[in-house]
Amino acid sequence: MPELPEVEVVRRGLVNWVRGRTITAVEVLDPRSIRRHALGVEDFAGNLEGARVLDIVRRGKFLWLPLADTPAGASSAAPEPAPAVALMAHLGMSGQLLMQDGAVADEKHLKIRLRLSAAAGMPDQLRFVDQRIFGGLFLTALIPTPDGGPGGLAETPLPLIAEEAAHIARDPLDPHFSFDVFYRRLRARKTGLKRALLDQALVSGIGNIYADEALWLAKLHYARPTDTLRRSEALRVLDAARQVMTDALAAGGTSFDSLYVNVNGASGYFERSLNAYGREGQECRRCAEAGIVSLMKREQFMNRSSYTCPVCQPRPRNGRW
DNA sequence: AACGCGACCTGCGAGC
DNA sequence: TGCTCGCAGGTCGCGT
Repeated sequence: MPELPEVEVVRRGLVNWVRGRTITAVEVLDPRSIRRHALGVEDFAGNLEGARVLDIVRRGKFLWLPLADTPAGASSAAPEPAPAVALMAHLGMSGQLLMQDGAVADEKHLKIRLRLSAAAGMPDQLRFVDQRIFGGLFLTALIPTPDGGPGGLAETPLPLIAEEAAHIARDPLDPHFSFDVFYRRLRARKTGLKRALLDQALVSGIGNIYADEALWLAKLHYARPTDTLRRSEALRVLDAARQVMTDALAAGGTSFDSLYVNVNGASGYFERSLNAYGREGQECRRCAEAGIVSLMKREQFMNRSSYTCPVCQPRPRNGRW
């Protein structure tokens, strides 16, 4: 479910509620939610208990919490040593990280409960709730970034990246994102534009909703061959992705139901702003403004739905577009 | 390298 | 009422 804006909403919530606190107890209610932690439940819990959360970092849809195993201020003069391990979270299709008071009943799909050191006016539990279990938590090493830049968006960025996220590219909201690198790699591909936008190794953070929204805004078709894209067109679709994700973030993310919520359980309001995704059979808003009636079309592509306007996002013809 | 597919899961609404 | 089907915001790994 969550794409970059939704994960960033969660990151900001965790900065407010969890940063600096110590994990005091860990309950894994469903081991499937830590299946990516190869060493199992005991190792997972044992390593987390007593760890202090230094920061919350995000690249694309991956979120991780660099950890320290020493109490804050243990060595008053010496600077904080660089963290070596992080708690990784990926929300998959239906994962939620929720701050809850201990008095609140367990959610139906509560999978992992982290108890936190007491903090005035703040809930004492961080809960991982996940209906479909495609997401999960696990521990991962922090390794130097290949380019020496920050691993991702953080309050105090470090040139370290979670090993399990090292294979994905920077996302369009990352200040170190390089359009030139993106464009060169895009042109070298023999594939369609939407497939490329969804490839987290090329550009991260974009999922099925925002890919369709970005393509609509840029007036480009999902099947447009990437090796024919002009620089201006690539820039247009990337800027469109940036814009739609920035707008979604400002609205608190996109949610169609209670499945996607921020750390306080509130839904985002971006659904009403969607121009393409989920609008099958409804008028294309841009065409309507120009006095043209064009109905948005839904097609199967990559085993999922793609929404386009047949008038302003025409399908590329063979060799021409 | 690219692509298609299955696997990993639960739940909801539509249709019969 | 209950059954099956298709569908859902993601990622990973395998075969061709």
